[in-house]
Amino acid sequence: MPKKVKRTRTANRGSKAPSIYDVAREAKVSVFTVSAVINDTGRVSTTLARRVEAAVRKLNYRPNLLARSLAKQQTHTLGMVVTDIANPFFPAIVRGAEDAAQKAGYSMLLCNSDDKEDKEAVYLELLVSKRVDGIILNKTPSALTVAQRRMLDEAKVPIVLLMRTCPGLKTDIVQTNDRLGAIEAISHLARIGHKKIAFVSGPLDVSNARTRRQGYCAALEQWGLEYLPELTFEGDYRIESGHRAGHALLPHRPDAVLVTNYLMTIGFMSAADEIGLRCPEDFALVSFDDYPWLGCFRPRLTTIELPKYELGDAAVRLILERIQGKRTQPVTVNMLPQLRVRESCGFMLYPKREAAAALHAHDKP
Amino acid sequence: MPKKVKRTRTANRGSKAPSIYDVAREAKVSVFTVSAVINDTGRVSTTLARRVEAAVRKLNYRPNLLARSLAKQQTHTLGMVVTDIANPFFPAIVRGAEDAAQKAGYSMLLCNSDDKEDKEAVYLELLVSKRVDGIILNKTPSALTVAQRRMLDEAKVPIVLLMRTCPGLKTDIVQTNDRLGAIEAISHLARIGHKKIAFVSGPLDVSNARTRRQGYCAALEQWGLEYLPELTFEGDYRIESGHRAGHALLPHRPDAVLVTNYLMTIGFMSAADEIGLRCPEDFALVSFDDYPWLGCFRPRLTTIELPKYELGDAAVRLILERIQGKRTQPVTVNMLPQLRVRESCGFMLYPKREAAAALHAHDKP
DNA sequence: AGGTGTGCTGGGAACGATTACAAAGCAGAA
DNA sequence: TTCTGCTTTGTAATCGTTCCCAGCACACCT
Repeated sequence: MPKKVKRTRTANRGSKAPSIYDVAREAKVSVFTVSAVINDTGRVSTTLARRVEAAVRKLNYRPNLLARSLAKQQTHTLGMVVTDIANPFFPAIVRGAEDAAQKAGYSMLLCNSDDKEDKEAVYLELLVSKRVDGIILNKTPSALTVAQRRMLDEAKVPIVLLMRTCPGLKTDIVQTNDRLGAIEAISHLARIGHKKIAFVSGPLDVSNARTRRQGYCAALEQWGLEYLPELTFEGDYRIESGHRAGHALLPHRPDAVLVTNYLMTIGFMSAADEIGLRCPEDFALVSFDDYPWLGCFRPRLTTIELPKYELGDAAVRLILERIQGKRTQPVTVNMLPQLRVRESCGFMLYPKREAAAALHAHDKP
Repeated sequence: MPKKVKRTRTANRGSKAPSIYDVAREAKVSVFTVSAVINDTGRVSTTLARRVEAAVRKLNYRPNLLARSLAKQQTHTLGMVVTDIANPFFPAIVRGAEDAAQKAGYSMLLCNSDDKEDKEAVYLELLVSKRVDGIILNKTPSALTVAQRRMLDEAKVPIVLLMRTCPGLKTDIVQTNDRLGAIEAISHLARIGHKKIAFVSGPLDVSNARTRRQGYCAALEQWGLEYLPELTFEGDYRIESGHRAGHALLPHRPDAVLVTNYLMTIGFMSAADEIGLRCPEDFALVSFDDYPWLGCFRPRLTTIELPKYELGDAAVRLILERIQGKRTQPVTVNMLPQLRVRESCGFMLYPKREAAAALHAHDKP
């Protein structure tokens, strides 16, 4: 019997949020007109537009972005997967990304993978199911599974890798020039006269850890210094591994050490405390990554500053270019790290004149 | 002529993501059956269930969560508005919140308000339009506008305030017991023998800044110390204001100072550097909020540690209780801060025995 | 045999937008 | 008057789910 119960699609007003149909009824126009007024698409006479606007105000109407996303097939949402927002390396990056996203009308879903493949997999799947328009990914060292490959391909969601490369994934990458960073750090140490330079790397299955290590080796060679395996330590970018590194390396009494991230530096310093060695009196130290508070505590760390905010900003820019279809070829952005000299390398211990002389003497290797 | 073109709603397969209709066709069942299998609701015979599962795998089907959200009227998404994720106070909170959310099947949209009313207003509106299931809000000091009031009421979206109260907003609140924190800090300083204790507050339109200040005043009275206006400074919780505070307060040569957040401490310390005063030799310092790296740089700061991770965790728990309708009365969670004694108060400068004696002498005011 | 559960299945109406397409209104030209 | 062409408005399909409810087969009880 009910051949096709012409559905009214209105008569809502049960204390629920008003829909576009309610507005249309209130303004005595069609939903098309309302939609046209709201999105400023298509021509609508001023009379009707005014009526619509009045109705919108009266009902306190606010378009349901879920429904809009479903209809338009785009969510204006970006997913961002980092290993851990509580790692001080990430907040500024996330902030840079969020600012850029917000400016372009996008919002950001934040995920913490803890560098675990399974958590990452869950989040990736979730983001795809939520139909985000793009994903910024601080990828786990493991390669994508074939299922993930397929999923991402089919979803056609643009991805930009953050500070990490991923074997077999041809996409945009935003990173810092880590080789250069390590070389500058070592060069600085060598220039001041340090010879026995230790090195604490991140996990070597992570691309940037490998690159930093390459920079270390290259710089040693450049300065004619010997590479000694017992002076290197592979950590995992967390505090505890830096602590172990300190206990492993300091007994060899290196002149200096390059620690490749801040968390490991913390661990390293506390190990030094325990052993009773002081920086810069007993050993010099350069750390990757800079923070505003490093200048006001001793030792004032000399660091390789990484442009974190800009990293996040660039990542979102690349994503947006992809979303807007402005570019189809993958691109890699390498940002420049910057040596920030403070006092943890003992520079100030030299009489100024001598230091200047030493500097010239070693100027070009 | 087209009386009612019976819509097929299938025959998709144009390289677009498969829908539930595609799965139904593939498995030769109805969409309801597919839905029932996926959500494990309603009874489906094992035969059919197996057919459905096979089809899901074959097509690599993944439900569209947008559509699901629209139909179910819940998004399984939480909004989190903080002033600035790059402020080291927030990352751990966000992490705590995200962990709890993820565990309960929710994801998190992150927003940075910079403590600006207009940005906050934009985000609030956005979150409501995106139909998030709850909002964690580190509210701007200003009260809600009537329009915002109305919006939030109509949307019936649960809100929990984070570290801030909001005049006229009766909702759940998660915060630390700041009065107690300040009292413990001052008591510690007084116990060691400091008498002239300065204070750097946050912006006094922010509730927690007022509370910390009350704690400061109460503790002074408790210890019979005089309150001197020239020894207090109202900052804004940012580095630069701490720097100004240092230049304003240090010339009065206080014995000690309580700085009520980390960023201002940074500014304060660098001002001290510029003036040529040292901590703890020339002045003692206690700072609100603790970080893992404070133990390995000098001066090792004595702090009032705030349980940041737990704060975020609690906020999400409260939101979830509200979402699940387990509770209707607003509740306030006060978490305990903890004095973490290090060396920035000059304790170590006393010979151990003397210090112990001093401690007993002042034990109860 | 007839009635009544019981267990599954499937049709189709929401959910709240966008938008292709049709229709209506109206002015000016033939 | 009728036709054409333009602008403005309206109708209904669509996006991909959920879920109400009608229907149907089958067995069991009286």
